[in-house]
Amino acid sequence: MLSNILFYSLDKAIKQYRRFAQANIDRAGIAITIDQWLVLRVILETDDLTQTEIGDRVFKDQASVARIIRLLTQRGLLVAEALPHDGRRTQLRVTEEGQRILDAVHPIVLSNRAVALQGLSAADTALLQQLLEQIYLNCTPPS
Amino acid sequence: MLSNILFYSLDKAIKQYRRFAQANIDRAGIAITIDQWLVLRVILETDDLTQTEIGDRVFKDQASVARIIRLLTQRGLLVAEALPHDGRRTQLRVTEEGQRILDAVHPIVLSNRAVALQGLSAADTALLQQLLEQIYLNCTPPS
DNA sequence: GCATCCTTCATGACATATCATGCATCTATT
DNA sequence: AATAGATGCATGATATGTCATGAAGGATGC
Repeated sequence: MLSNILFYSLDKAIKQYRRFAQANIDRAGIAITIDQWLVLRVILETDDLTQTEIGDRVFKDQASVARIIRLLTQRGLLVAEALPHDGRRTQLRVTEEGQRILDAVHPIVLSNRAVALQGLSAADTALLQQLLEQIYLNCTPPS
Repeated sequence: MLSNILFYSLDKAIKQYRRFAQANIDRAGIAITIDQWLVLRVILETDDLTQTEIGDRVFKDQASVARIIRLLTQRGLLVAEALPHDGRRTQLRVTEEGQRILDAVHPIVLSNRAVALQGLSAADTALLQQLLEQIYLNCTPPS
């Protein structure tokens, strides 16, 4: 039975959480995807990252980050300015509109997490996180 | 910090597991994706399901299942025959080639799971699964 | 028998995931 | 300074996720 396989439960839980979280953002009338929000948030925190570095933080590859940045820029939530000292890179900056969206999404995200974790104690979530980290390490080839 | 957020760890663990599992299938020279394998496996077990029912079992929506079935059919791993009593549906059947691929992937999947779960006790995985199920339920609107 | 509604499936549109590749630029070496 | 290798970014190809819609067949009520 598939339902007895741990990785099926993992996939199921994260997919349902994503649907739930996205639905709540949509319902609030905010036009942004979870993934775009995540990238925008990282850029706000640290604005001198390369696409690869951003990808490492949000666990996406560079190609995905590039496309998300292009969409965020097209939507005016992000601006890219040329960097004088390195012609390959650009300086990313969250616009006021981007900031407004981040502010609007924040309470929704907090609420999403709280609802999703109802009935789980602090010890539960700590253990869960530790086990997930172990699985991650087990699946990561030694570099 | 993103790394302290449970759902980030969840996303990270499942993505890394999928990359790890797909890489091992690729390395064995088997041309199938994890998702295609999953759908093919469900059809082998129960061959009279609608696309929606298959989607429920593998946690995908009907549109994704339709595309995966089309690809599996194009690759000759699946055949679809018209059903006499219901003109909307087709009878799906795994071909010999499809069966051969399922057989070849099976030991790899078992090995993937074993490696990914190294260091986790049976009690750990049972608890993990229970907590994941709770999260799923928390994110599922009452129907 | 017929209209209406439901189900099954296909597909278009858009976003993301992954891999590969191409191009420009930077850095290190000589 | 010239070149080789590394880095940053864009993009094409293919697969999947999600939503919406359309076409066709089936079921029900009248």
